[in-house]
Amino acid sequence: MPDLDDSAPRTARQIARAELTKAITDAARRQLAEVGPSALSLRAVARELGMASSAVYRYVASRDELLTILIIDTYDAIGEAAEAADDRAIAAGADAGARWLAVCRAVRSWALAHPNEWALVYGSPVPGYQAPQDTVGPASRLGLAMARVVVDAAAGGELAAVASLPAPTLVDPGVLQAIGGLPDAPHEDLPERSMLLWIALVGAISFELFGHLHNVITDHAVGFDRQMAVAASSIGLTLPLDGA
Amino acid sequence: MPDLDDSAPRTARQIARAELTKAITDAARRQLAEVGPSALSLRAVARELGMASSAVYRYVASRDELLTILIIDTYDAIGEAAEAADDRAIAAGADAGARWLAVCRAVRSWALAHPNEWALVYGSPVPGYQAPQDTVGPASRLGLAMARVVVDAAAGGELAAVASLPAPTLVDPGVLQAIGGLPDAPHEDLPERSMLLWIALVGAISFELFGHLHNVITDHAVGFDRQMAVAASSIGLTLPLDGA
DNA sequence: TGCTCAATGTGAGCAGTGCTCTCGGTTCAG
DNA sequence: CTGAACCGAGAGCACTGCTCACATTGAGCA
Repeated sequence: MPDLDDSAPRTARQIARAELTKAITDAARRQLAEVGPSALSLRAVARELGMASSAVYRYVASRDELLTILIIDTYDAIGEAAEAADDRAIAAGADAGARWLAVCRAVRSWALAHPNEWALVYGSPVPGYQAPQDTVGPASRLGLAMARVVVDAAAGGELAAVASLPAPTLVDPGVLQAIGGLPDAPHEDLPERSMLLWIALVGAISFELFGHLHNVITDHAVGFDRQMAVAASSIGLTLPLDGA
Repeated sequence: MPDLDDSAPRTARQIARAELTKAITDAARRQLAEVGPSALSLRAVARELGMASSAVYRYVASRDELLTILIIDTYDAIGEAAEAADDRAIAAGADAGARWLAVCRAVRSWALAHPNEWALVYGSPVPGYQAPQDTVGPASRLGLAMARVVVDAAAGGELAAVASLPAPTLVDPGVLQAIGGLPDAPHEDLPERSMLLWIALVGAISFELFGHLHNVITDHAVGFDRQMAVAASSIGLTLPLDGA
């Protein structure tokens, strides 16, 4: 494995290598979208690119590494979808509730459009697979986007009072630092309560995507909005639902 | 495929068949617990039983069917763990909050003890796999156990008032019937709000099991309790946490 | 009791997988 | 210009799910 961590490829060989690596990941991405994570085949990727299967191993160490690349891509895409939706809401002058609803809907839309990618990151992990450190950055992007809305809402006094949790926070100090410290008003347990929003968002989408809501709820889109509204109410945030 | 749907096996051959079928599923269960759903191999099961791999197909139509059996088993085991915990809490004279906490903890304990089985049912579905109708009964067992606690809490006046959702309920009529109809007090949107408890329970456990809470929360057991408390508060239910 | 046919077990085989290794050919750097 | 690094191809290994022809066994019937 040659290290071409040097930012810009210089020689023709390095350029070809970069291009071929991209072609491989692109083909893998297409195949992931089509057949899902567990059926993603390195040999099929090689076939699609017209090369021998063994040649792919010059560029990708293993199938797991290829999946890791796609995992990182997916986390990034989800995080970007959330950030973009929030940015649009901010530009439209939305309050915290509207921003939050916009983020939730954007993430759900992304998931519905990319079910296999969603399953890759939020479904069961591949056995024996240990997430490398490279994934934690992109993985936290969605959480940070959500935290931004909550922090803004708290700072802007947009959160109604709710009953507090007992005892000090259990949220990791590194996380607290990433979101700008522990808030004092209206609830110092806000980080922990906000985690429920995260769990509810990802959980509701996964439930819908994985079929657990089949025959349980009639209108998935509206039901999703209302689940998010219920979850948001637990941090004192009110969402502007259509029916309201 | 012979149909021996007739309840009791009569002949020696039918007895042997029933026993071998059980041996196969047992071996598959062991292997599932060891290597996870995606690595479950029909050939390895056959090896463990000392028979030719092709012989297994006399008893199980395909690997997918074997997985379906395990899925049903798992749903049942989770539902039973929840029901048993609730029964114990009731026997101990617990109120709705304590019952609910007991159920949550029991399900989490079961999941921690059987991570691969949990991933099989609540992780990403295997591609191209369509859940047969046989799974919906066992699958709803956990939800019904949870509903029992909520319904009892509502009937016993143990739910505090919370802000209501707009518009009528979206919960499937069949589900409403299964839990004994739509309640009128204190919130007629109780079924929908309760769904958040379900999503939060399964979501929090899956997050922990799949590694998404790594470096996010410090004490998983306590953090779980508190997430459940936050979720429960959205239906006006207060959980008896240790720190309170 | 003997016969017949279905149920059962076996091993070979097909098509596919991830991955390794060797063998040439190409390209880059000193 | 030469040696070394890189690259693609193909064969091959061990594994998978699944099928099929064949032999065996057993259960019910005459």
